Amino acid sequence: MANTSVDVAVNERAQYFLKVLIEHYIRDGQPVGSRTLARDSGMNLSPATIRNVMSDLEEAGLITSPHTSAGRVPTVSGYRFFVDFLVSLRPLEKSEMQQMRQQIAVGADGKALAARASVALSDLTHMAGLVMIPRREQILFRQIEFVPLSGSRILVILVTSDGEVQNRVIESAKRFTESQLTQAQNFLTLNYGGQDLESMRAGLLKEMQSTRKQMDEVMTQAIELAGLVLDNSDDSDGDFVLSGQTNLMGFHDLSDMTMLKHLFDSFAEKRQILHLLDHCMDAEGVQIFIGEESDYEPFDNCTLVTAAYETDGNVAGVLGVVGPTRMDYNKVIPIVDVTAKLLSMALKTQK
Amino acid sequence: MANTSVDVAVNERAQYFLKVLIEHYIRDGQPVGSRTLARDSGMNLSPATIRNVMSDLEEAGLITSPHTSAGRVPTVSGYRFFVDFLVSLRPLEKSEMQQMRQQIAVGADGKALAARASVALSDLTHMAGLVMIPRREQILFRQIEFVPLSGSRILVILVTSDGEVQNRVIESAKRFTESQLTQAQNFLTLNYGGQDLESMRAGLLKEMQSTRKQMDEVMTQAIELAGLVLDNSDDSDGDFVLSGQTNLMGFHDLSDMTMLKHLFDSFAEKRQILHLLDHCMDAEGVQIFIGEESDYEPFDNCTLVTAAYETDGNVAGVLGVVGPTRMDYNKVIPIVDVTAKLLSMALKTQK
DNA sequence: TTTAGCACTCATATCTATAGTGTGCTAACG
DNA sequence: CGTTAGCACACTATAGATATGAGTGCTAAA
Repeated sequence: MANTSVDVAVNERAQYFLKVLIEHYIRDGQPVGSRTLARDSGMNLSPATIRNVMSDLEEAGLITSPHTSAGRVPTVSGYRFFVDFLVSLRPLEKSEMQQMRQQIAVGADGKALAARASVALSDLTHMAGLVMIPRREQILFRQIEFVPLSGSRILVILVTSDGEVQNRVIESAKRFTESQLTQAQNFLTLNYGGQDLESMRAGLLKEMQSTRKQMDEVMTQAIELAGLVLDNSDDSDGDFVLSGQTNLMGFHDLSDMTMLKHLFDSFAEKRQILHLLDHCMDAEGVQIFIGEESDYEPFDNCTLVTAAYETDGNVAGVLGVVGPTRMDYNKVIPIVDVTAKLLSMALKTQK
Repeated sequence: MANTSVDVAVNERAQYFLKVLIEHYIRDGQPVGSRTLARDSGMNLSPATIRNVMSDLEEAGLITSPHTSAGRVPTVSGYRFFVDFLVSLRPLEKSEMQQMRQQIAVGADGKALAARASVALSDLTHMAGLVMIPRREQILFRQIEFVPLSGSRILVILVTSDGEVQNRVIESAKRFTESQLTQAQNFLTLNYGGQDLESMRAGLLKEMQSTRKQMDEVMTQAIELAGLVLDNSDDSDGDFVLSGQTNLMGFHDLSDMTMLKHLFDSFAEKRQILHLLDHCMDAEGVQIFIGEESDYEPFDNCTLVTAAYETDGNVAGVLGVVGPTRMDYNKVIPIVDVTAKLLSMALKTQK
């Protein structure tokens, strides 16, 4: 087991008591006293002894006392130590697993899958589920179509590898014949088919700058049109799906209306949350931000548990749940883990 | 002025006091006592006299007392009488009007306009804004396109009069040639162009039943495909847009977490709310549901102020705001009214 | 019809006493 | 030296007593 700076002063027995204390606190929500802990730990030690241990734990900054004659509650560092070294992950029940599989079935586009995963997360954890829409670096361009509409308007349709169809109506100064449009779409599909949207966008930009002179006007226009669609495609509906936010209103730990309002506002604003989620893209497996660790004020009383999901080995996005710091980590961590894996699978098969 | 059953016992002076009382209560949120009312009313009457009047108003069911030694607060009937006969509508400020016009500008599709109107409503009222997506009975079918994708998948694109483009990828058992698809889309566009979606759907259904035998298979398929798109098009993203729901968390009147959770859940569920909004389609001008009047339990402590908006003389949808029963009706009613009119105008010009 | 006066009700705030919980410290024990 | 029992102390939570203040309803008089 890894050694951290704290466990110099905190021996293995103390760690065990910390584990028992935190699990008890997670269940009851009440500060845990020495008598309770003595009874609960199963070790035949008197409360007085426990008190000495607790004193050590407090000195190490892992637990704290709300006031003189309450028991102890975990600090952020305490939770951190707990999730890093002490959790006993509780695998999902058969029924939960089944529900999950059912909800995240293949056969929907990326956005719909994200939405379902989000609902599944919030249902199973009774907290708020959060799923990033698969990001465009991992979405492959498959096909583009230009459909002439009435007047000088053109409908541009972009089909991507995650099964999603994006479209945009574009006003173009010049009128195109149908064959010109066909020519343009063939050009684009041929040259960029199979590339991811990010590099396609980069390629288009380069093409526009360097070779403008050598291309006929239709091509130039086509490239400009495609670029326009790509530019707009990220704000299509916002970049993550949120489910079950009202679940958070049930927790006594989050009952402060002002705090909760800030939290909800932050969900609506999205930007900061996305920033936070971006941080989790690189890490392997489940990541946890406890309280202020997220460094984002509205989350101060919350914990964010995340995991990245992928399409064919490349990280495509992040999902997770938000809940009170006092959450059942033993259960939540596996749920997030499994959801990410199932979502990865669902995305892979439809390549 | 109209006579209702209550004002038999409530003379004009009493009505004036009711107005003053309610306006005072709306400002302060505190029960209003006889002394305050005597001072506020401007009429030189003693508190004792006011007490007699208040007693009458209470007997008429227009105000009530939370307990013996508090002042009086309006009942639902009191608010009802107030909004029906006593409001002094306060027109929008120039700046507000300008903000409104700016936000609901022409040049976006129906859904985007609805979203903007919703934000405008919540910004101006500091409550929750609610805008139904223009309903399909008022949306005209303009054009349909079938685009063959890889495999046996076909992309169906539906362009409607409100500028929106809906699409759906359809798995078809049979493969079609491009010319077959062109034929099909020409048939549909020719026969149903300019009709509203509802009657188009009905027409398709009828066609499928009666004339199936006489049509070649491609047409039958085309009709089926179109029907499929229409069937799915209503759940495209939900049927109303909600903004500023977190504003509701600021109101002391709605601070009960359980109630508020129910309210928020009801927003997420949508169905019942839509049902409620449907009721307002037929009525002219602004409609108001105070407290239990809405007959929908999560709204018991709320008031819903709605107005229908139209496209070219036909009701296209409903918008409104949700807030605590104790809201500034004088101001909110004109805001809702104006928003509906501006949205109607924005929708008309793009016909 | 209006008003003044008075008794009454009830919510709210303040203080007090008390019980309960849990701690830290010390001294004793094995 | 780790463990334990005992005790004083700190603090919260609760309930009861009490006072305060706002506002009412009623009555009798102007």
